[in-house]
Amino acid sequence: MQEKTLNFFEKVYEVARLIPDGRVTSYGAIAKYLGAAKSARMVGYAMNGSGAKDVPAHRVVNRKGLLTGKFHFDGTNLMQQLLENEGVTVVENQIQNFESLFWDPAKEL
DNA sequence: CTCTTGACTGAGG
DNA sequence: GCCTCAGCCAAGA
Repeated sequence: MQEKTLNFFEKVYEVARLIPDGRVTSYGAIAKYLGAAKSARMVGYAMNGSGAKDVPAHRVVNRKGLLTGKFHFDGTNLMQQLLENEGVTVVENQIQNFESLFWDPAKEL
């Protein structure tokens, strides 16, 4: 198992793909699971390349359940549409019932 | 090498 | 609950 092969970014993509449908998580949760709780920003930064990956970045939001990165998809309500398509209710870029839909990799995995 | 810019978070007021 | 500040780390200029 090549540790170096899997960069921090790659690990972020891996965890993001493990997010179940209709569930969401936060950047900090992923970062913490990777052992870099202080690098939550890097998780979001890593998502910059998520467009070229099969990573469901729309399931990753900030700790408030707010769709901070919705503008990075295409600048429209695409991110919200994707979440609603999975059964997640989103209002004003904010996930409803966020605590119930929250999926913590450190606990679920 | 230095400075700026972030899809963030926690603490303090 | 909202606003502001500081810490965090990586990439680009």
